Amino acid sequence: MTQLTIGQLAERAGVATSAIRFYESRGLIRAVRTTGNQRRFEQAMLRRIAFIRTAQRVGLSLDEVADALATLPAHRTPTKADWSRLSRAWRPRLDEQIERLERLRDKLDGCIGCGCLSLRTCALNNPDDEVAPRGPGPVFLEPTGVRRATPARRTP
Amino acid sequence: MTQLTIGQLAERAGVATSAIRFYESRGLIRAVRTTGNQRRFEQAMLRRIAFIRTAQRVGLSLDEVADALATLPAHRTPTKADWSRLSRAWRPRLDEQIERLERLRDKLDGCIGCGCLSLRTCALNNPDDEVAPRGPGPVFLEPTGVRRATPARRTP
DNA sequence: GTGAGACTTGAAGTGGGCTTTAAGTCAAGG
DNA sequence: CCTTGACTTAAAGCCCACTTCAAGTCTCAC
Repeated sequence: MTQLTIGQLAERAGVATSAIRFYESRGLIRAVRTTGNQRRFEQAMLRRIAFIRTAQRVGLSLDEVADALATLPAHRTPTKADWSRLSRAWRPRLDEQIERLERLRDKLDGCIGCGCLSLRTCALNNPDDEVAPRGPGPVFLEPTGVRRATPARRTP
Repeated sequence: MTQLTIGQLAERAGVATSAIRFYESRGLIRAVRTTGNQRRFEQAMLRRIAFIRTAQRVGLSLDEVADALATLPAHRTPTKADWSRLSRAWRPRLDEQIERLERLRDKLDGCIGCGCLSLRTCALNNPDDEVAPRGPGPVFLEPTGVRRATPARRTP
């Protein structure tokens, strides 16, 4: 059996069938139809779903995932060049996200290590509060040099 | 001026005032009131908001953030022990999230490096598809040994 | 003390990411 | 054939994380 029904795909991917239909409607995965109009999925869709869900769990939106997956070929098995392109395009985004996390983690640790701990006077943790009244927006916990331009839309 | 109005806090934190009220309603930050019933915020709330938004951007929910912040003392400046507790409690969660990301990134790279690229036959990338029909649920892109128990609820 | 503008509340609205419901159609074992 | 269970659709509903709205109150520079 080289193709999967929606129920089989759902079980093996660990998601609900409704989620699979939703992903298809958003163009994240594809299906062919039987003569009776039922969906049949290639095994490759398992991979895509794992990719989708992992990306989501680390804070990336379905739109971002869709953009990435859209760079893969629609109707043939992805080649080395296909994946290479996707990987190169995503790497900075993933690295950015990893950096955010490490920064958050290390900030927490650093706050303990530095010894000041008042959180109002620590220059390490508080470079902005009582020192730099120019320029709006948040600063710490962001990568160096990154200051948000717009009033902080949420990353969905 | 040691306390901030909601507008000042909003500008310095880079979020909307409505978001600040929402965070307060969820117990993520606290405010005192003036005689005229307006909110006034301590500088420490700037720090909390940076913490909240960073955590969100890397895929953690407000509930998780709330739980973490709840371990900090309500009405005094956090001590070393307070932060130490929060840091220790969060570290595994953050490390888990970082691992997910690195796994996603390296999987993408590895797929290119390994040379097989069919994505149907690569043992590295496809340990499950045609090999392990026992046990439902997704596998790859998850930390070793981690298999989901429940039908895959989304991390909000 | 007064006017502009920042603040207050509760309720309703929005967008993302699905799930549920209703009313049916298809696939396959007995 | 017929039943049972998996499948189909569109539309409505739900939770999260806010935003917007309406109607009114407070603050402060002048």
